[in-house]
Order: sequence, then structure tokens, then C-alpha cells
Amino acid sequence: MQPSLTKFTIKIKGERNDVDALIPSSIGGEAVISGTTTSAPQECKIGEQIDINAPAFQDQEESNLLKPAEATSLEKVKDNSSDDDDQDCSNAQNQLVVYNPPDGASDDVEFSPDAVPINFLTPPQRSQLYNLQNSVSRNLPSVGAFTVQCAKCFKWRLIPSKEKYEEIREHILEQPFVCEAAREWRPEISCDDDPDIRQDGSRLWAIDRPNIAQAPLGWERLLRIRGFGGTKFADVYYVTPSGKRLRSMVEVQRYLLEHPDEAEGVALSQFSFQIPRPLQENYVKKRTPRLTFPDGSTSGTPGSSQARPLSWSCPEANTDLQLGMLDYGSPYQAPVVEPPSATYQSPLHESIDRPAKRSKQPSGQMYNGGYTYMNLQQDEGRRT
DNA sequence: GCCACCGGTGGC
DNA sequence: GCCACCGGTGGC
Repeated sequence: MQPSLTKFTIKIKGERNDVDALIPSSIGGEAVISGTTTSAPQECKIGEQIDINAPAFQDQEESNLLKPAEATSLEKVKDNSSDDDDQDCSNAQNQLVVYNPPDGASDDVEFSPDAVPINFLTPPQRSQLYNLQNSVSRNLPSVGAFTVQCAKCFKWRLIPSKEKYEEIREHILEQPFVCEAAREWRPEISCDDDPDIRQDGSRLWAIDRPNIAQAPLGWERLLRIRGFGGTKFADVYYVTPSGKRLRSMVEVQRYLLEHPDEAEGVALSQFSFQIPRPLQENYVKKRTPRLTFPDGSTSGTPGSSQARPLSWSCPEANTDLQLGMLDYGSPYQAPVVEPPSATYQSPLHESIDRPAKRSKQPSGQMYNGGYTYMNLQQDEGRRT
């Protein structure tokens, strides 16, 4: 039984160009905002459109945040930004949280409990969080941190290990995560404490799937984040007890048949190749329809399509907002991935060095305990 | 030569 | 439009 979480909060604050933000909806959707925005938090309901230039609302206490059971429309969040240019929202495709973080700022955006980010941390950030060794694999982003949102206070809590994260994720729907659960590794933690992490634009987030089974004993589930602008966001691999990497259910099934010794007590239901979804809408290249002409030639090049706003037409909106819908149940968990070094600056620490070209990068460990560091492809990279 | 990574596509 | 699957290949 999935929580009925249908509300999202939009918060747009400060000024910044090329904003991309996306928040998933547990009722099956994601929302993306991109382009240039100019301030003002605002509220929007499903099916309505939002003018990101305008509306603001009064400061709200956290108690005003939506409660899952009654969530039916966008909710407000606490905000301290200006509140001029109030306007109605209209035509937004769904409820969402969008914010326009000032560069380097640490915004205060709360997610509804079904947002499941993977965000991107700098190596120093990750080292602080997880005491990781260098785990750069080529030049790719990777999960930098896992976070889970408290079902009660909606604050994000960092999960100290991939294993714990996967354990939580496996049962997240039946057993929603709450801050008190984090007392296992943080005895004093409660909903009264500040969130461990916020959607402040310093990281890229991706939405994970709920209730993915933990890998069988002796097996490891690997999530490999692909480079920016590829045809796919990530790949999942399962590493067998003997070290072989399997990349599909077909291969798993075949492997189990061929290795009955390792197949004992292992069921196919323990495997899932579902990948998270990036919150940065343009992270994955759109696949354009292939048109076939009478002479047999085709047109439509993947990547040639620029992401377009789906329903963003408030007059003053000088932006390219994009709305879409995610389709996850109630993803609470959030792996965190490294940011593109040249475009993201950590508000906490130094920015990542611009990555060298992929071909020059040393190979690192595959996953290194689940929290590897990788850089995103930069503009010098492939694809146009 | 291996394999990690990426692209492409068929099926839905 | 999404995703499961797998072939190709660049980098090591």
C-alpha cells in the first residue's frame, strides 16, 4: 500500500540562469523546471501552471507542510524570499517542488516524502560523509551519498552506508523511514534536528525506486551512473559471488542455471535492474522519433532535441520551465551523485576540479562500497 | 584481449 | 515514451 503523497512544493528563490530542477510525485510523476527564473516562491496545484516570476507566499511554518494522507495539492514551504508579484498558478502539469537556488546558497527546501534524490557531492563532501577513498572510475558521476526522507517531518537524512540504504529501501513502502530510525547510527537524532541535506543546487539528485530487494547474500548490486547527455542515466549490474557481472535478468537467470551452487537460496525476485531517475531533466538525452522518408533515409538524431517546456505559459515567465511526471510509487531514498565539476560549486566546500578527459582518467574501483566518486562529462566531452 | 561503458532498438 | 536487453568498442 503506497502512501498517498500527491503534494509538492515549489520554491523559487533568488536569481539564476539555467535552472534545472525536478521533483517527483508519488502519484506518478516528475516535474522539471529549467531555464532562467527570477525569484519568488509560489504555490501550484496539479494541472495548474506556475509563473515562476511572480507569486510568493507568506512564511510558513513546517507544520503547514502537507501531510501525506491529506495531500491533494501543492503545499507551501517555509520561505524567506520576497513575496511580491503574487500570482495564481495555472496549468502546471502536476505538483512539484521547484526552486531556483542562488549560486552557492543553501536554500531551505523541503521535499514531500516521496522525493528520492540522488544528489551529487564533491569528493571532500563525500569523504566527510562516508570516509571514502578515492573511487573515481573514469570520468563518470557516481552515487555520492544516500539520503532518505523522514515520512513525518520530511527532512532528509543521510544514510551511513549503501547496505543500510538498501535495507531501508527494500521496505520503504511498508515501513516508511522516520528520523527515529536513524538513531541506529545517530542516537540523538529526531525530527527536531535540521535536515542533513537540502536540495540547494549544489548536488544533482536522482529518484530511486522503492522496495528494491537487497541483493542475495554474497552478491552485490552496482549502480553505475552514466555521463551527462547519454542515452541512459545509469546501469545496474549484479556481481556474482564469483565476481562475474550480470547486466540483465536474462543473464541472471542463465547464470543461476549454470551455477547451481551459487543459485541455492537465490530467487530472481531478489534482482532488479531498475535504475533511478535523474532530477536534472536534461541529464539524459531525449530520443527523437526516427522519421523514415520515402527514399529510406531517416532523420531525427538523438540529442538534437532540446528539452521543451511542457506547459509553462504564464506571460511573465521568461523561463523555460519543464514539467513532467515521474512514475514511482513512493521513493523515499536518495543516492547522491557527484556534480559536474565545472558547473556546480559546492556551498560547503571547494568545487570539484574540472575532470580531465575521460580517456585520461585512471580507472578506479567500480563502486567502492557504493559511494564512489565520479565526475560528470564536461563540454569537452562527447556528444553534441 | 578484456571489459566498462555507451548506444540503439524492439517490445510494450 | 520507457525500458530491458545486448552489441560494439575505446581505453586500459
